[in-house]
Amino acid sequence: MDVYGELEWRGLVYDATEGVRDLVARAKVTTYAGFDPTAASLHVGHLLPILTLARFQRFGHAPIALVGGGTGLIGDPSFKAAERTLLTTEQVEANVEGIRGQLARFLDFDSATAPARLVNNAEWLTKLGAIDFMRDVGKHFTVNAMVAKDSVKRRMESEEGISYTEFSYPLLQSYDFLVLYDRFNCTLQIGGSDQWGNITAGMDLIRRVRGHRVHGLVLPLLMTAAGTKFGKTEAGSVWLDPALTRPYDFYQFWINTDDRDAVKYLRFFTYLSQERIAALEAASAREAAKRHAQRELAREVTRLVHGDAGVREAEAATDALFGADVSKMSVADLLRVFPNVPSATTTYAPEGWPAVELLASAGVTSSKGEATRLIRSGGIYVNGRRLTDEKERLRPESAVEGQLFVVRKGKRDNYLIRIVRG
RNA sequence: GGGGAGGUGGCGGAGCGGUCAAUCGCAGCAGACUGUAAAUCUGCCGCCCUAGUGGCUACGGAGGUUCGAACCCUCCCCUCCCCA
Repeated sequence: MDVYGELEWRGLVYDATEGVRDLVARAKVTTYAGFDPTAASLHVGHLLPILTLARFQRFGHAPIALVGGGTGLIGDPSFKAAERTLLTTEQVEANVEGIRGQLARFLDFDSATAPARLVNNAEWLTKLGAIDFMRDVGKHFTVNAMVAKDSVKRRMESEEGISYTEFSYPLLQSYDFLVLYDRFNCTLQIGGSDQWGNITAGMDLIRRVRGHRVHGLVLPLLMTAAGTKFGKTEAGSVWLDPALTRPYDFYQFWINTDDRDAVKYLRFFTYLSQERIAALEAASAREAAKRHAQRELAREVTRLVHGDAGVREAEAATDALFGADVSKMSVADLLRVFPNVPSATTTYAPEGWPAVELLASAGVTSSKGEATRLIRSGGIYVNGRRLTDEKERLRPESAVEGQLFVVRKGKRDNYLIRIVRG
């Protein structure tokens, strides 16, 4: 099977230009995807294009990951509802540094046959003079065609409109494609389906100025079965940076995947084979309660992003918090979980603490009122025991080995509170 | 330039002098069921506490009328619509 077949069975081909299938079947094609540095870290949504680049590399096609240090200064208007505020140069540079390292983890730069490259378009875009740019690039675009693209149409019709700055974005991305074509003979650009307009713009530019036909392929837009945006939790985006999203939370994000999405995500986000995924699908159908697909998904994706150590950490924490009887665990076992769940300390007091005060001060709840409500509705567990009285005091002797409270809010939010001697 | 409508809790959208911390829907949180899933049902959903016919802060902003204002008046800011 070639890479196109691979992407096809995984459901990753949302749209592609004619001839891509033949092209990748008969030649090694340098392929690129761009990532704009809008934040200091990439998030789970970015995994799709990253892993797709890596899949190309596994089939012998050299991948280029482009960090948009230049385009990030402008802002992509594609399907965005409103004009965005410009990031400062410093912000963009800091973000570029953050995501460079993350991208590097997924690609092989030492491959003898198809080594990966990491480039930053600030290298050429910041040197571009306005007059040269307009003469060499701008002349090849008609405003008529640009305005006709769906990705800018919405903004054209909106009250707020679209600034000339953002309107220029597709030209810069087109120029990127041209530069990569000239330097590395890059002839395929991939991206999310929202990038189709920008990709075809680049193809047109290369056809006009170099007389060559290059290609584009876009990936499906990620939506959950419940119709919500993929990759968001109550806490916000699920980041790849372990400092922003702890490995345990990352793992939990995947474990909690809707049944209806689990198999699809195995195809999208793991390197597991077709046979293995089919087996997991069958196992899940047989024993839904065991959630075989979700477990494997969580393990695989956490391994890709946080390595084996991250998986061990996340699974140890998961076992401790969801498996065993907390009250029978040792402090040593629980301490291993510490870096992974929100934790707080409280100063030793022989008479203990009113439960609602401890919950609020430890950050389990945002206010004492909320703590009271949660206890009344039965949503708070301390060391595995449900609290039933909001006036209850928690006493040090009821802590695990006199040192720790494991507090659970609802079904899955865990917190540790350690008692320290003041 | 002329005329009209409106700005209410995360969003949508009621209320139009007291009983309004504000109907309702969505989102969110918890509970029940189950499986750390979905759906469904139930409860909660401004903050604080000594938990009460309690306190504080809130209905674009600033003043005013009134015993009492989200609701009335004045000015200001902002949005939308129609006519030119």
